[in-house]
Amino acid sequence: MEKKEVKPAGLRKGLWKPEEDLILKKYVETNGEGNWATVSEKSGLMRGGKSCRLRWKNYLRPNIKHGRMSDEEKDLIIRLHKLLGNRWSLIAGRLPGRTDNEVKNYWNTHLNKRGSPAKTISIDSKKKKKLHQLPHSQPPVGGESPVNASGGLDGRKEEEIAVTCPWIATPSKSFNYDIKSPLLTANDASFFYDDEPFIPILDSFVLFEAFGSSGEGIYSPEDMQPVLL
DNA sequence: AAATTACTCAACCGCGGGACT
DNA sequence: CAGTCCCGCGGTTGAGTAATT
Repeated sequence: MEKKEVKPAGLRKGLWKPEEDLILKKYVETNGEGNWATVSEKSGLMRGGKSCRLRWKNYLRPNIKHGRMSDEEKDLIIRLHKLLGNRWSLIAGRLPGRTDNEVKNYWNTHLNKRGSPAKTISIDSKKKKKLHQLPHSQPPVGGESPVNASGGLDGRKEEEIAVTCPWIATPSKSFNYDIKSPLLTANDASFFYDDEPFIPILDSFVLFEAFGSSGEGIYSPEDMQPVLL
C-alpha cells in the first residue's frame, strides 16, 4: 500500500502568509471542510492538502483559542495525559479551543521537561500503532507499570518506557494522584466543540482502553469507578 | 551592542486507518 | 479481496524570538 502523498512541484512550504490564510479561510467558508487534496487547485493556494488542513485546524478554524494555558487547562492536560498517554487529539478534544498540536507542544515544552531529561516516553513511533495506541508509555493511575506487570510489550526495553515525570513516577507524591474525573459530565456541553460531540460512552470506552481491558487484573472495577461517568 | 545559547511553537513528515472502487 | 485515495494522528524539525553572556 503506497501512502506517499503526491507532491506537485512548486508547492509552497513554511510559514503561512496572511494572504494565504485569507484565501484558505474564504475557501473553507464557501466550500466547507474536507477535500483538502483539491484545495490547492480549487483555491489557487500553492499549498499541499495536508498543509491546508493543518492550518485550518490549528489556526483558522473558528473558536480557536490562542495564548497562555490557564491553570485549569494545565491541570487537565496533566491529568488526561496521565490517563491517555500521548493521545493528543483526545486530550485536545477536552480542551475547548485548543488543538492537538498546541497541547502536544505545550506538554513537550512546559510539562514534559519537568521530568527527566530522558527525551520522551517514547515508544518507537513505528511501533506505536501496532500497540493499538495503548498509552502504556505512561503508567495509569496506580503507579505500577502495566508493562512490567504483563511482562513487557513487544519485547520493548524497560528504558524505553522510562517514566519521565516524577509526579507520575512517584504517585504517592503526585499532586493529582487521587484523580477524580478529568472528564466532564455530558451536561457540560459548553465545554466541547460543536463538531466533536461529547459521548460519555465513548469516553468511558477510551478510558477503559486506557486502563487496559485485557483482564490482566491490574485495575479492578473499583479502580475504574472514578473515571467512569 | 554583538554573539551565543535556550526556548517556543508553527509546520512538516511518515505512517496507519477507513472509505471507496 | 486488493488497490487507491483521503484524512487524521503523533513525532520531529527548524525558524523565529527571548534571554544570557
